[in-house]
Amino acid sequence: MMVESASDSIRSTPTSQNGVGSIPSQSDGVGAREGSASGDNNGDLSTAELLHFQQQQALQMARQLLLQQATGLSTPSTENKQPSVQVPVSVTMMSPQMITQQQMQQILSPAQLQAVMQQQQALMLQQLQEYYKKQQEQLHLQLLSQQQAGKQQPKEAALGNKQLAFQQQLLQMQQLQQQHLLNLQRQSLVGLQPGQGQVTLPGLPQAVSPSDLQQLLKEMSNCQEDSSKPDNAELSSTISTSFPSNKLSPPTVHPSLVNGQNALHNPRRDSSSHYELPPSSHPLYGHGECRWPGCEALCEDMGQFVKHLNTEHALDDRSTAQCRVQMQVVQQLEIQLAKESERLQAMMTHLHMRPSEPKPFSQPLNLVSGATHNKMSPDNYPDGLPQPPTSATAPITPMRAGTSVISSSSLPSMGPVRRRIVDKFCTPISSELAQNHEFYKNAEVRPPFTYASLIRQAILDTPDRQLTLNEIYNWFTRMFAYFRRNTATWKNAVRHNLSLHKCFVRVENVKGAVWTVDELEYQKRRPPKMTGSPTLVKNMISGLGYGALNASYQAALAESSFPLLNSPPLHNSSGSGIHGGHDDVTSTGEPGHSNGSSPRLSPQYSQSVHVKEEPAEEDVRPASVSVTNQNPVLPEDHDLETETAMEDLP
DNA sequence: TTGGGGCTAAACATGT
DNA sequence: GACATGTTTAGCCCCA
Repeated sequence: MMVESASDSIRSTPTSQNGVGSIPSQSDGVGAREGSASGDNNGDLSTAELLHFQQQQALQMARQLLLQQATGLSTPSTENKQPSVQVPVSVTMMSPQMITQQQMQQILSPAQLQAVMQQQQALMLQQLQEYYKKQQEQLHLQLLSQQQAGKQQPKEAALGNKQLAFQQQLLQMQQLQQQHLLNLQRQSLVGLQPGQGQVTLPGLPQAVSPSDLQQLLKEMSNCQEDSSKPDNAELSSTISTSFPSNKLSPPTVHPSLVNGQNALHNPRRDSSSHYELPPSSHPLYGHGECRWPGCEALCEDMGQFVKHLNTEHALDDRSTAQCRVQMQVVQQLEIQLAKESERLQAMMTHLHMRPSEPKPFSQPLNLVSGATHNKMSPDNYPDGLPQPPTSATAPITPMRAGTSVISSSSLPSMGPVRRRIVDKFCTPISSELAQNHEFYKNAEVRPPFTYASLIRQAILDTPDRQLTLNEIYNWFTRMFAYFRRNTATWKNAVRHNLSLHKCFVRVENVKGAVWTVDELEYQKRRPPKMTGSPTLVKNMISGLGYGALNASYQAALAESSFPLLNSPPLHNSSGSGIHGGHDDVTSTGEPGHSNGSSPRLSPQYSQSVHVKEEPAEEDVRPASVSVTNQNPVLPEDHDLETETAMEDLP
């Protein structure tokens, strides 16, 4: 087997003293059992075979290390770095060959396992690098000897192929070295995680770009060979610059390993990683514990922590490996953040914007929206369900709320004039609905308003300030995709609210009954501070789960502070005619204008107002007139202060 | 712990 | 009788 030949090559290496080649002699492990004196001098050593051999040796070393740990022995190269680990006696009873990695994980505690793995990693890295160095030296010697032979016999036809083979092998060795070191690093990373839980991203090590680690490892190995390879001396100073570029996290996550500190290039980190910060502000120190990944050592004060940091987390393989882990964590998080941001942007772009509807006023408060819109309109999707994100090329541009420029197309049922007036005195719910009309219309997201608020808004959206129950139903389904499902539930809720709340007044006429809003009752019903059903919010959280939540919720909160600014007296109002819906309303409705004058009763309707029972409460109808009469005198620039004062109504 | 607001579900009554 | 509409009650959750 090629493993055997590789093993033999190691044995035959004259300079092999402490390298991997000495391992088979330490025990009759895999290499010893499989070894034989074929003496091929790795002339045709394949990478897979060599890797297999190296893995075998690594496992062998791990077993030996574990056994040494169990028996109280410690490797000279690591005994000063690693704290002693208590290993169960059962481990000591096992021969090295019997212990697999899985068994080690089962036997050892996470801390023990971590320590063992770290020791394994450190020693294996050291020995493997030594081994690779010897291999390369040997190959060089062989190559030189071949070249010498080639000079003596220049006409030999096979010489060129031989040299080429050696050169290829040399390159292969170098690549294999990098790959193997990478594998070891990954193994160590995986081994570190279960016990410590510091890296909580599942599969993260596997997701790390291999090129990053490979490059770094290559440079690390080159750095360690500085003594023997002066040509690589400059690499130590070029690690930071030659680190694989990461578009998302360029040099900011790359540590410049200065004095054992992972001084990130982030200026804040730079200032904080050299103990110049006030006590307890070190990013690696908190709650009396060392926050170095996988450490959690108790440090009473900053001085102790600094001492601990210098002793336990000095520049060594373990620290660099852990630092790389942290780098990868940051990188992955940044990548994830970028992806999620892009997704959110695409969603917002899709749900909020239409090519034909420029929206000069604000999107939901904290929502981001793109300047472009997907070619596929949300209306093209069934049920208005949020669609999978598409490419988002538009920059995130928060829009500012404007009151002077009013779009007339967001709400088809509203004419431009009315919209302008409405927005002058708009309630946040109407503003929210106007701004996010398309969103709620197409996205099956529960609006963050109570049923009462929505019913009121539906009624106020009509010029007559009255709606039949069926029209209210239609408004709900028309305005919100959410209410296109579970009709029985929410319709029942609508009826329940209409009946329950005194603010909704049922007005009978010859054709049936319409519902109006008693604003005073509505405001009395509102608590002074906030509205918005927690249940609604909760449902919306579950239904939406994105940025619209915050916006909608804030809008709902703000809505509570906006009393009847644009609401005419309605408790005894009747429109000049009941429209089949308010879709046909264009510019006829002028809520601001209709506020001052009492609504004209339509001659075709005989009205009978059903006033709900109000136990132990005086009839507030007359008072509502005084309240609603405030509307005509409201200044154009009526602001929240007035509304805040009004919301203090009992 | 309690009261209030809100939602959901259900039962019931009434009218078409 | 089916359906729509309206009323009422109960239970649950959440929050102040």
